Amino acid sequence: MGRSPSRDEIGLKKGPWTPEEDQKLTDYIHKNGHGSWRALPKLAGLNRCGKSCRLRWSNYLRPDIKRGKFSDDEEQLIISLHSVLGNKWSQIATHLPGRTDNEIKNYWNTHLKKKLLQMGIDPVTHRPRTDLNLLSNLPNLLAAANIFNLMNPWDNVSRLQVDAQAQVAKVQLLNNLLQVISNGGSSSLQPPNMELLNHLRSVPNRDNNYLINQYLEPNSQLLNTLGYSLNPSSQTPPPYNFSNSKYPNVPNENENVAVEEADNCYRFEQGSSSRMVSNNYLNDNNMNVQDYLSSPEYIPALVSASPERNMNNIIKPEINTTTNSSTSTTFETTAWGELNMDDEENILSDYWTELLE
DNA sequence: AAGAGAAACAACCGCCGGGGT
DNA sequence: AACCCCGGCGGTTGTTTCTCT
Repeated sequence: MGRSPSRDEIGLKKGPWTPEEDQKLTDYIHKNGHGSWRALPKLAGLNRCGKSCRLRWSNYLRPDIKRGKFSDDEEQLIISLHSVLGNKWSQIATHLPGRTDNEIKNYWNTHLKKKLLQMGIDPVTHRPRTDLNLLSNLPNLLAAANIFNLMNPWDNVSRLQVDAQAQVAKVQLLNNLLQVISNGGSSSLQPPNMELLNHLRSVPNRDNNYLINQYLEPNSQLLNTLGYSLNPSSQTPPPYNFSNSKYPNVPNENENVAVEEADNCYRFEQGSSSRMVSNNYLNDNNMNVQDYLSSPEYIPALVSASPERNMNNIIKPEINTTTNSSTSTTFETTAWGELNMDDEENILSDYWTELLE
């Protein structure tokens, strides 16, 4: 049972504000400040409750409110902050000047949540999802990459971006699958496709390194007990080298992780990826920053938080394919790319799906 | 062009905590 | 300690706008 409206609140107007009401409220606050919100409506000549006035002012009329589309940086920041603070919209809003908690909350619920889900990231935990939805999404992403490559053979920049998305999607899927493995596999399962796993070793980049370090190495014993073995010739991949990168938009990828303290948080940055963790978390787990960086908890962001940005920023390049093509590792020339769509689907439907089940 | 459904946004609701009495 | 008031917060709903068929 909720609180019944007080005597004063009966008969007050609700719903959307009219321009006249906005004007009255704005004029009054400019002249007198808001003072007691409860007393304000009468003084300002408004047939509204104080709470409604307060919300209208703080969420819409306040002069320092920034309106309009959220920038990519703001988007990234919201995601990072949310991974640390959860649904603490007011706290998140303090880091975004001019944005209200309500606006951020709405933006999260209508845009960012979906975006993360599409990227295979659980918007609550900010970790890769382990459900099967990704399995159904992956073929579409891969198909998109293939179709794009076929349709736009001249567009190396775009192809790189699409390739990168497909590659990242695959890595994420594998990430999920490996999590399933590491969470306790059943010996009745068929062994995983070790060619795929070993492929990670043959294509050195940050994401693959991460998967290897996080899952393959720590779980090699587990895999052995399950009757699987890693390719004995595999070696720890060489350090990530940006000059071979598939992620042309990520600068300084081989830079050391930068750490900065902000409020009670640390921000871990690697190229355009960032992740935040609270001091409390480190304290609770008796870790310092170095411990955290080398711990299984540290997961570099696998993808840009703004896939649309990459897609929207596609620019048809000058007819000069020499520079881009020489450094690209396009989809069809990778070991992954050697799998055609039928192969991918077979793996997904026949083997990995069964593995997950 | 029109209708349906989805998406986006503004506003409301109920609860909670802090401060005052 | 108990109560009340106020402001703030997060979840949810209602309305408007957009997109698709």
